[in-house]
Parts: sequence; C-alpha cells; structure tokens
Amino acid sequence: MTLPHPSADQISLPNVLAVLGDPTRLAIVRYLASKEGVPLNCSRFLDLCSKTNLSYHLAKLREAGVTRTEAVGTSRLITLRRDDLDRRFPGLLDSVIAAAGDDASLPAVGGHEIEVRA
Amino acid sequence: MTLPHPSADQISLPNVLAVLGDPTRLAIVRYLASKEGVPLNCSRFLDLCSKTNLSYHLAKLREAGVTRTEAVGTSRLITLRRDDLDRRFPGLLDSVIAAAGDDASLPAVGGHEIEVRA
DNA sequence: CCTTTAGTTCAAAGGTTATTGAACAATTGG
DNA sequence: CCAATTGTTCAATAACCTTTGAACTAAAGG
Repeated sequence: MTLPHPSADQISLPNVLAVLGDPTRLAIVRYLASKEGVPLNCSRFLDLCSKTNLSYHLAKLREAGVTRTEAVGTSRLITLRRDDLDRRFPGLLDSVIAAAGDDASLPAVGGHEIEVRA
Repeated sequence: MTLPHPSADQISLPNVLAVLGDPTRLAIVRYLASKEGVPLNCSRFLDLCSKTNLSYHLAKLREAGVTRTEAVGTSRLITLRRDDLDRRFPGLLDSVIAAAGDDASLPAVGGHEIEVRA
C-alpha cells in the first residue's frame, strides 16, 4: 500500500518550481517546514481547500518529490523531503520557505493546536 | 514606449515560481544569468521556440518581475532583475540558477557567438 | 519612400490544471 | 457486524496556459 514517489534523481527542477508556484501548495510546504520533523496528516490542511481538492494538491506535491506520504492506518502522514531536495537543489527549499515566511498573500494553515483554555 | 513592469514589492513569490516552472522560461533565465550584466535581445533566444511564442514567454517573465525589458530602437534588451529579486527573495535566484546549471533536460540557448574560423 | 529588421498583437486551437460533488475503499472502534 | 473516520477516485466543468500563423507596428537603412 506504499504510494508512488519519485526517486531523488527523478525530481525535476521545473516540475518542483511549477508545483510550488501554487499558493495552496506553497502554504502546505511552508507549514510543513514550520513543523519540520513532525509528520502531519492531511486533515491538518483542511482550511486551505476541500478534502477532494486537498487530495489533489497533496498528490501533486508527492509526485513532484516535494513531500513524502506514508499510509498509517486510515490516515496519511505527510513530510517534507528535505534531504532529497537539499541534495538535489541546494539552498532552494530554504530560500523558498524564507521568502514564503512573510507572505501575507498566502493562505494560512489554521491553528488545530490544542487550545489552552484560560 | 516603456513596457509595464511590476515594482519590486509587487513581485509575488508563487507567481515567480510558476513562471520559472516552465522549461523554456527557465532556460531563458539560466542563459541571462550566464551573461549577467550584458543586456540581450530577444533574437538570442530564437532556438527555444517560435518568435511569437518567445514574445509570449518574455512577456510572462517581465510581468512576473523576473526580467526587465527595455525598448531600444527596433529591438528590446532583456536583463535579469537580480537586485529586485535578491532583495525580495534572498538566495532564491541563485539557488534556482545553480540547480538549473547542470540540468540537461532544459533546452539550451544555442551559440550565436561570433564563430572564430580556424 | 520603400524595404528590411525586430518584435508584437490577435484569434483560434489544443492541452493542462484546479475545483467540485458523488461515490467509493479501508481502517478503527463500539 | 455497524458506524464513523480518513482519505481517494471519478467525471464533469471552468479556467488558464501554450502554441500557432497571419496580420500588424515601429525604427533604421538604402
């Protein structure tokens, strides 16, 4: 049940850029980077778009080699493929994430954190 | 007769990434970077596609704020907007150009250099 | 003035991408 | 087993992108 991922050397630069050139996907990547190391499941991104559409965008990110998706039970854990991207395109991910960091025009992934009641 | 260019702060990250996510345009940018400082006219890129199509791609690059186009006589001089891009998205252009540097899958801008006959 | 050169604009065609709702599959918990 | 949860697939639609040829503009040179 492992989903298809490109190998590191199959990752194409124009493809990665094109995939990141969508506000919804860029917001996903920015959020993944902000929680780096922590695998997140899809539902974390449901503020961005419908479930169906999210499935589509996450597939694009996975097929481009930007993210890794692991099926665990009924949910999928999404992680950034930082190692592969850094090896392949040194500095690219960091500069994209830094540039996206202060971009108010990007949609925000809402706070699903456990709220601490005052 | 000055063509419309976005101001530096109008340059949008998703837009820049999307525009660079096309092999033809990435090849143009890579070539511009390899000749940095030297303004090139459109005809330099005619190996990549038809004249009409080139006009379209160069307009996309200009409208996204990636290049600057200056009309001089009957020709247009194209330059990379490195200062603006570096200010806006530090490191991005460099990492894209470096990554594109060794990408054999990108179309190449042919040698229009003055051939030295043996 | 006429022609060449350099590049644009236009309309049309064809392709790809994004988004949607309805239906589906798979795992988990009662 | 039944229901809920999580996410996918499908078909449809609308929007956008790329590419084309034909017609055009504008400057420069003879």
